[in-house]
Order: sequence, then structure tokens, then C-alpha cells
Amino acid sequence: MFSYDDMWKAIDRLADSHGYSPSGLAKKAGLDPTTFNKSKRMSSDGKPRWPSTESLSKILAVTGATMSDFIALIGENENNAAARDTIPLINSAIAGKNGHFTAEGHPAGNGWDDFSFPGTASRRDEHLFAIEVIGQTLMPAYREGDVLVASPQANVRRGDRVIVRTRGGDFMIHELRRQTASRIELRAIGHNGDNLSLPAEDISWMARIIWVSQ
DNA sequence: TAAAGGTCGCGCCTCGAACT
DNA sequence: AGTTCGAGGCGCGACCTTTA
Repeated sequence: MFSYDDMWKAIDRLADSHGYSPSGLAKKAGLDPTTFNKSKRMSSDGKPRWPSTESLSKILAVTGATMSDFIALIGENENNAAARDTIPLINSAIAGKNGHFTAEGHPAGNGWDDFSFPGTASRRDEHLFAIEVIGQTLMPAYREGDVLVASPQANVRRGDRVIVRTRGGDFMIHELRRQTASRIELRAIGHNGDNLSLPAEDISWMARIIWVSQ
């Protein structure tokens, strides 16, 4: 999961790399010049404030940057060096077998390779892992060879794509449709798009897909 | 299912500092 | 003096959760 600091630093770097101040970039993108003010990155009660996806979309559009470029900026260290770290990688065909994850959804056991992912060392989420898609079952959303980076620590919300492990041993890549205290409703990613409703206690862990290499 | 209430990102505005 | 930038207060609107 991207930390709050990572996100704002990346915005600052994006602005700087295009010759703008944060307020200049906001203005260029058609946003209020104060949108990215440091004073607005924290609410009055001290809670961190996150930029909206719409604001991010606008500044990427106006700078011509892609989401991948932005991810790279998140991963850069203070010296702007190309620091690239690795996270555990496993393919989807074997990820569901026992022994590859702890009860909390953290990578464990053998069978893992390394996947280069920018700035992992500076990120607070040390339990990130990557899943390489094998087969066509997730088409058209994900193709064979795509790599999904997931965080078991990230908060999941309606509409997020998630990796789910049930206590019965099922391993699924689905979209979260609804989550209540008692039930989890999921929708399959892929051609069939089947809906699935499970008791919350049947879910061992759930990790949000935060990034995809396609 | 709909209404009520809470949360949060953003726009509008004013003000002050720094710079040209 | 004019411009740019950033801090901070306030309110709006979208979205979400809770409750009846």
C-alpha cells in the first residue's frame, strides 16, 4: 500500500519534474491552486488527507505522465536515485496451495521468486506480495503474464479488486462488491462475472490489489 | 429502502511573505 | 506595484454508514 507520505511526495516530484510548484501544477490541471497545499494535507484534527483519484487523473493528464510514471515517482528516494527493491512473487497456479501464506496473508514458505517493485524498502507495508497471472480465467481484466501487486494490510472498500483466501482453502481473485460485519460479497473477475456471497468468518484473509503490471 | 448524519476532498476567499 | 506561492478558515457536495 502506498503510504500517505509517498503519495504526497510523488505529487511534489511530479510537479517539480515538470517545472511547477504544487500550486502551479494544480492550477495547470484546472484544480484550485491550494488543492495540494501542505496546509491541506492534514485535516484540522490531525488526520491525514489523501488526494482524490480525480485530482491525480487531472495532473497526470496535464503532465502527460502515466500511472506507471507516477508509481515510479512514489518509489524514488530523496536523492532521486532509481532505487528499486523487490517483493515476493509467486504464480497464480500454485499460490492457492497450502504453505505459501501465513494466516494473516503474509508470504511464507518456498516457491517465491523476486519481483522488482520501486521503493519497497521505503514503504511502510512490508507484507506486499506479487501474483503472476497464469491462464486465461481472469480475461479480459488480466492476461497471462500480468503481475498483480497486493497488500494484505491495505483497507479494502467496495469496488476494490482483491485476493481472497477462505478458511476452506479457496484462493480467489475477485472484486469486492459489498462488505458487512457478517458477510462478504464478491464478483468474479473474468468472462463469467459470477457473484459470490460468503460469511465473513469464512474469510481467512483478503489483500487489496494495489498495482498491476500489464 | 429511504432518510439522517458523518466524513472528507475540494473550491472560494483572505491574508501575508517572497520575489521581480 | 504586480505576481506567485502557501497558510488557514469556511462551506459545499459527493459518498458512505447507520438506523428505522
